[in-house]
Amino acid sequence: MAGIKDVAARARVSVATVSRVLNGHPAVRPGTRERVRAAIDELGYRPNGVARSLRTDHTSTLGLVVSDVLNPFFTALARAVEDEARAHGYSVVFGNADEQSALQDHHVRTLLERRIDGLLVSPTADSASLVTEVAGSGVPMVFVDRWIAGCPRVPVVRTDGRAAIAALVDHLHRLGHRRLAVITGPATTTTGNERAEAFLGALAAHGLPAPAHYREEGDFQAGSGRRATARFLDLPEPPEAIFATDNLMALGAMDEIRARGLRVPDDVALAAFDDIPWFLHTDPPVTAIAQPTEALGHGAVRALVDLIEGRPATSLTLTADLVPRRSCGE
Amino acid sequence: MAGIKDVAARARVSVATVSRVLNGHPAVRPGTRERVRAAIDELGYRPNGVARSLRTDHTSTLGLVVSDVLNPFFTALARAVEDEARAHGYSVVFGNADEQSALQDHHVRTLLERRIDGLLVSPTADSASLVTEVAGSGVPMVFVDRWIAGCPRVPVVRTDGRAAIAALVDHLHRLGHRRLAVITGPATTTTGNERAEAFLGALAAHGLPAPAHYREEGDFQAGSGRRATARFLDLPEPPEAIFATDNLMALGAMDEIRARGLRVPDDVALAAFDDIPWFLHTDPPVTAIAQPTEALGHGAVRALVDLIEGRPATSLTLTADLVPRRSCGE
DNA sequence: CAGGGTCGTGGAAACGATTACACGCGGATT
DNA sequence: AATCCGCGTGTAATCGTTTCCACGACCCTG
Repeated sequence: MAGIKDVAARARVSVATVSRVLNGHPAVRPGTRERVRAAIDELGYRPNGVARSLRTDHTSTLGLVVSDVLNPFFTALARAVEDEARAHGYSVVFGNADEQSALQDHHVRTLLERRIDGLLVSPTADSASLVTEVAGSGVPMVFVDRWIAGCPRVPVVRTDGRAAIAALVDHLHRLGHRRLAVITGPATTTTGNERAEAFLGALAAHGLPAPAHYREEGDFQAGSGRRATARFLDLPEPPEAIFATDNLMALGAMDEIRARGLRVPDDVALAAFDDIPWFLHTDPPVTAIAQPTEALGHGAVRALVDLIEGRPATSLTLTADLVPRRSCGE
Repeated sequence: MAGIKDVAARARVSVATVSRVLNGHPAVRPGTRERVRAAIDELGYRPNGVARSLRTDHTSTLGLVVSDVLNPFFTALARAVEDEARAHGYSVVFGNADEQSALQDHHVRTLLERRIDGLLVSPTADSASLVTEVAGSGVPMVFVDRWIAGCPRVPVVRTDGRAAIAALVDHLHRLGHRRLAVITGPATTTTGNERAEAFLGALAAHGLPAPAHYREEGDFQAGSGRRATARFLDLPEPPEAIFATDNLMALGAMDEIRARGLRVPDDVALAAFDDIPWFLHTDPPVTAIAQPTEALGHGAVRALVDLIEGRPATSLTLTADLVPRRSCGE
C-alpha cells in the first residue's frame, strides 16, 4: 500500500508537507495543497493509523468491556457509547466478558496493549482482577453501570434504581402480593447488591417478610433465572411475585413458569430490572424498571473524554423509572 | 509507561533479548529469561502493540461491520465472531452501520486506517460504497449474511433460506391461509431480495396470488415493519398472514397489530425470518426461520483467517430451519 | 537599505518495537 | 592444532508517521 513518501514524490513535495495537508495544518499554500490532494486520490493513499498512533501517542480509540453482549441492555449501552464516541472523534473497541473475570482480564490486557486512550468498564464480580490494578495506574477509565468499591479515582456513571424499586414494591403491595421473592445478581457486583438491598429495604418498609428462601442469587444470565425460579416454585409456600434483577433472568423465570403450566400474573407475578422493547410483546407484557440507557452511555463517554483530555471528570448518577405492565396483575 | 528499554536496562540485557523473551524465541538462556521476566513484572511493563504492529505489519485485529447492533441476530453473530476470532488469536473491532451506507463507509475507512488484518462485512444496500472499492484492493475481506454482487474474489458466508421459506409457505397454506403478504428488506440487500423471491416463488408453486399490494419494502428496522403492516391492514382485503423478513420488522408488525386491537393468529398470522430467544415468550410465540447464527460467525472468521494467512478461502452456505409456533395458527 | 517578521517548505529526529547480521565463545570434528 | 559450528547476545536498521528546527523568499518598517 502506498505510503506518505509515495504521495510526497508524486506531488513533488516533502513528506512534511503531505503530513501537513493530511492534518489540516494551515501553513500550506493552496496550490500545493491541491497537488497533494490530487496525489492522494490518484494513489488511493490511506494514512497509516498505526504509525500515526506510535508517533502521537494516542489512538483515538476507546475500549468498552461489558459483561454480556447478548443482554439487550448492554447492546443498547454499547450502541449509545459508540454513537457518542464517534461524535467526539473516537472509535470503540468492544470486549465481551461473558460474566467471567478471566475473560474480562483478557480484554483489558489486550486493550491496554493496543494503547486505547481510555477504558469504559462494567466490571464483572471479582475485584481481585486486573481492573483494580489498572484503576490505580493512571490509564483514563470510567465505570459504567457497575463499579468496583475502592477505586476512588475512577468516576462512575450509573443509575440508582432504589426509588424505582421502592415504587415497584409499592405497586406489588397495592396489587395484593405479600410474599415477594427476588433473584439477585452475583453478590460481588455492585448492581446486584444495590438492587437486592433496595428490594429488601422496601419490603421492610411495608412490614413484609423477607425470608432467606425468597432470595436466590443468579448470575445475570437466563439459565440462572430459570433455576432460581424453579427453587422458588418448589417451595411449600411459593412466592406470589418474583422480581428479577435483570432482563435475562426474567426471561429464564418466564421459561420456568411456563414450563410448569403456570400463568403470569395469576399464579405468580413477575417484574424485571431493565426495560427492553420485547417486554411489550411478551405474554403478558412485563412490568419493568427502565434505565436511561442512552444517557448512561453518553454520560460515560463524556466523562471518559474529559479524563483523557485532562479535564476533571465527574461521576454521574441517573434515576430509573417503573413501567407497570400486566405481569404483576391488573 | 515503561518501555522495552527500561526492561532491558533493569535486566542488564539488550532490547533484542527482551524482545526475544517477549515473543517466546527459544534462543535465550533460561537464566536470562528469568531476569527479563522479573524485570517485566517489577516494572509492570506492557508491550506497546502499536509499535509492534508498525514493525510487523499486522495488528491481530479483525474488523466487523454489521448493519444494526440492536438487532439480536447481529449481536448473536457478533458474539460468535468474537469467540472464534479470540480462539485464533485475533481481537475484533466492531462497527455499527445502522443500515446507513455513509456510516458503513465511515467504519470501513477507520478500520482500514487502523490497519486491521481483515474485514468482515454484512453490507448494507448501496453497492456504490467504499466496500466495493476495497473488495478489489487486496485487503482480506469476507461477506457474512449479506453480500454484494460483483465482488467475485470475496468469499460469502451466509445461509440459504429458500427451502425454509418454502416450508413456511407450505405451513401457512396447510393452516388455511391463502392471502399471504411479505415485508421485504431493502431491494438493494441480497438477503432482502432472496427472501422475497423465495417467498413469491413458493406462492406461485402453490398457485397462490401475489398481488403487488401484498408486498411492502421495509428497512430491517422495527418502524418500517410497523408502517408496512399498517398499509396491509388498511387494505380493503387485508392479508391473512404476514411474513416479516427479519425479527425487528416482525416486532414492528406485532406493535401495529396489537395497537389495532387485533389478535395473532386469529385476525392475522405472523412469521419472521431469524429466530431469537424472545420469540418463545411473545404473545403468541412466533413461528420463525432459524439461521445457524453461531456456525455463520465461526465460518466467516475461519474463512477470513484463511485468507489472511494466505490459504485459499471458501465460501460457505448453510441452511435455515422452520420453527413453527403458535403465531400462524394451531 | 538594513533588520526583523512571516510564510511556505524541507531535513531529520523521534515514537517503541522486531529482526537481520555480526560477534565471541566453547565444544566437536578433522 | 586448526577449523567449524551453534548458541546466546548485542548493534543498528527499519516500519510510516509527526513535528521541531532551519532556511530562503518576501514584505514591512524605520
